[in-house]
Amino acid sequence: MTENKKIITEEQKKLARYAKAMGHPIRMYVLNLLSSQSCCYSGDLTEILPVAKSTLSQHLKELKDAGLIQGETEAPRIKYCINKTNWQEAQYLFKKYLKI
Amino acid sequence: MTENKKIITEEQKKLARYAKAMGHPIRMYVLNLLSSQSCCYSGDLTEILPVAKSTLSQHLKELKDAGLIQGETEAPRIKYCINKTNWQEAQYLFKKYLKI
DNA sequence: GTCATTGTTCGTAAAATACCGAACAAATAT
DNA sequence: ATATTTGTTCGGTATTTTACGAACAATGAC
Repeated sequence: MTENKKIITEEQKKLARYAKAMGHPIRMYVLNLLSSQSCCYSGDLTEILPVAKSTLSQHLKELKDAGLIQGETEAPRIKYCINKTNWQEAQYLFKKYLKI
Repeated sequence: MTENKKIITEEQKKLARYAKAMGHPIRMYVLNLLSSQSCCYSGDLTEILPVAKSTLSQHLKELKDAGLIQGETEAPRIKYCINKTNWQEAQYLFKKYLKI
């Protein structure tokens, strides 16, 4: 087949990717926190959230990989913030597809 | 521990549940379709989408389990529609948490 | 240097997800 | 009654996700 049936759009894939990253209570909590306040340190989260620090680290990595947050070294800690560009894109896509 | 630290709210859990259901391109496609037009039959989707009908059936089941769509028997076919109540809740929650 | 702090990575295990084809059920049509 | 249509369920497999503790790096403090 030379022609490529693109039934599912790139936007839908992108949105699904963001949605997937948001699809866990802990990650949702972190996103909610970071979109409310400016930033936070993962140490703070470790104390509050009911998971091992290694597990939290994995969740943060997923949010990073999805592009929703970013971490900045502030030795010996790491400061996490929202990735504004991608967050705005996610906002736009959700808005568009949820018809909000 | 008698006291229960509820760090993660029920709303956040609910939103994560919806987001998880949206976290796959095929499910995103179906949701987008059903929120645009009124309804569709899964047979139509089977023809369009690049997955086996059994796989599609599973995806539809997940959307159903998450409460985002509902199926109505119209023998021998099944008509799928958006679950308006929960869809509205999802819209509300995304709007609130994404600050759209 | 040594110690403490912070967070990632590693190794492992259990559960969930994604996918397929085949078998099955339910209803209509012949 | 038999065949056809439609979609789910079953059995199986591969991959991904979630979770933990222990080990490891990197930095700052003493």
